[in-house]
Amino acid sequence: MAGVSKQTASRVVNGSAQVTDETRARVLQCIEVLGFRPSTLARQLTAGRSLTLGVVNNTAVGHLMCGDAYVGMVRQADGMGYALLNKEMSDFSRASVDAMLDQMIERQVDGIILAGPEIGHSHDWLDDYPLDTLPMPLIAINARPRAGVEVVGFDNFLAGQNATRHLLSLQRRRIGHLSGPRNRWVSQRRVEGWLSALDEAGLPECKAYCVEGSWEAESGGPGLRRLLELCPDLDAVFVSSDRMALGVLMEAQRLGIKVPGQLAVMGIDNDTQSAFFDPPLTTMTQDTPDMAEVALRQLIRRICDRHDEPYPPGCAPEESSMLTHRLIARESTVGATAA
Amino acid sequence: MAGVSKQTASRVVNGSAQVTDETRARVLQCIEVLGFRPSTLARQLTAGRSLTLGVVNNTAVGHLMCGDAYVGMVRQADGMGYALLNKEMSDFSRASVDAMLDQMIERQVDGIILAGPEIGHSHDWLDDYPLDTLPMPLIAINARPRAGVEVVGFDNFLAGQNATRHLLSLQRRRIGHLSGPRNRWVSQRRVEGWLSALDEAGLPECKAYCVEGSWEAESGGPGLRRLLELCPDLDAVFVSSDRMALGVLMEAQRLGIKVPGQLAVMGIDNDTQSAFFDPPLTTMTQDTPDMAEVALRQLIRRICDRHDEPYPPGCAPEESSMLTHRLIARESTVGATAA
DNA sequence: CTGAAAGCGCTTACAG
DNA sequence: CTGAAAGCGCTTACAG
Repeated sequence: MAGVSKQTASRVVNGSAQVTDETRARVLQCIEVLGFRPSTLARQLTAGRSLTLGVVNNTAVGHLMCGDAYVGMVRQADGMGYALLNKEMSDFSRASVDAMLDQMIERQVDGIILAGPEIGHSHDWLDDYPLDTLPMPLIAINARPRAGVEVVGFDNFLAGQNATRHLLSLQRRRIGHLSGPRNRWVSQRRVEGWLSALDEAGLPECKAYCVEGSWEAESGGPGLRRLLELCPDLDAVFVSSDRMALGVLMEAQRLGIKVPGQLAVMGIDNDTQSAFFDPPLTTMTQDTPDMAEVALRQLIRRICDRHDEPYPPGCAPEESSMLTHRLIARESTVGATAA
Repeated sequence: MAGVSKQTASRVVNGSAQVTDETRARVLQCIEVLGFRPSTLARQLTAGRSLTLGVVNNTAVGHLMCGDAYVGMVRQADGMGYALLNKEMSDFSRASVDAMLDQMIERQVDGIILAGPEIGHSHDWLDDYPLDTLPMPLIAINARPRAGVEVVGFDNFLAGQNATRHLLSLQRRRIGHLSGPRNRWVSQRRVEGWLSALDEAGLPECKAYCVEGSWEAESGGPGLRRLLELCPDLDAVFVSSDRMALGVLMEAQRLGIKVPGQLAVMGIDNDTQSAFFDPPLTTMTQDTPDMAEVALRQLIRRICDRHDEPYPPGCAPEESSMLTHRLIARESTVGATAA
């Protein structure tokens, strides 16, 4: 070492108190001159922690971990000194899952976030995989509840319920639902929420007015037509994504159906475009950046648990892992200016 | 070691030929039994390479590195054994840039992708930063050309030119342009391409019909109104994003302007929704997953260059770093069924 | 308050 | 074909 020793240098870098001011100054100067940067790699080796978190995505069109949500996660991780190792998977066969887990283990990831989304049987390996054998904790986002698996996510049942209640509060009584794909956990829960609100309101006859969509705009038009076949005087439709709601609005326009006059339409997602649909779309926002951050903090707490360490600042208290959508009422249901 | 030695084990793991079949078998068995996984960390330490690439995003609404593009990048990296370290930045002050670079150095990243987008002066630090001092190569995506900086990206000039040529080929003669924010390099190039196609066609009077938008749907309506003030009998508008084009279409409908009969409208981006606008939107697609992959391969080539290594399979020949948009003609300009 | 030793889990020469 | 040694750049006890 250029001046003193070596473990002294280490002490200075790590801000240990056991150093004379004079020595510290000398070392710091050398560090400055040499442009020295501690090697995270070596540090990780000795510490037995990689300061890296694995993020497993289920690659699908418009998946959740895009955009805002992902940015939130990166930010949160970055702020706590963690890097993220992304893995894109579309096939969740046992072999793929094992390969993924192998990679996570080899890279010595400190924890894993199964970001999802859960599609069909994609997450079923969680049922019989011995998660407790994994050298690191795992947290799933928006997944179906399973014994032994910690999940952070939105309460989609409540979302469906509240969306429907909103339509009910506007005196709608023939409320249909255009759902997302039925093999998606979130879709199912929203359907169940819608059904439960119908029960609450004593409108069991509406339960038949349910059509499955694809999440995408293209399924909106056909979806609305199918719903109208099921119930010609439908007066409201709760659509499970803003993109499909766009399709619904356009089809309504084509059919000469006034929104919200004859038909109230609402979506879920709060896409940036939704406020500029014609009419502006009532929707429910999921604060996905929030969710990503909550998931990350939860994971970090579990990591600390394993190492018997206290939670770092920012992860201080345990927080709820069940998040809530927020209603954004716009003209497609409340019809302020439009008719 | 459970059986033989240690560097022998290393040889087996790395598939060196210098081992008896018998010994190899024995070692492999032990590996199996113990569930042994080589530590990438330690390997990285000795190799002096982290097998990690830094990705710097300029955090902005709807930025390029979302969705498809990012998935393409992760896939490509994953396939070559590289992990990605993401960094989200919104402030590109000298201090932030230095902090980012410090982090990249400390994590011993093997190369950096400046994913952009370039907004205003965000990338100006490249002008005077001594890039050659960096211990790793850097590649910028869709950035303004700069001496000493390697860039991979789309030819937005050509995109503007070809979009305009498409409209010209449909006998449009009063072609306006709704651009993205002027402080964005891609916007500027598209404007220039549009201008150049107008020159080609001998329509200099159109050059005045240019309005600046925000990229978002909300600027489409006002944009169209401004353009109509500039040229009441406008017969075509080249819009620099599909989202703004949605705004334009809706405003046209509101104003009773027939698309494409009276006004041909085209966008850029090929958003999933665009095919379901009313009418379906002609647009230009950027194959961003492609771009991300090209950028990644380019970076890996540069890394190999520094280490005097041959390019790995898949990165074999040098490839062009200037990509081209592809026109997708739909009814908003060619008006197959609509009128 | 500071230094000499041993080790994190691998790998690369160098000897047998 | 296989093993003993030294080192990657740090850190954690243990001595002075």
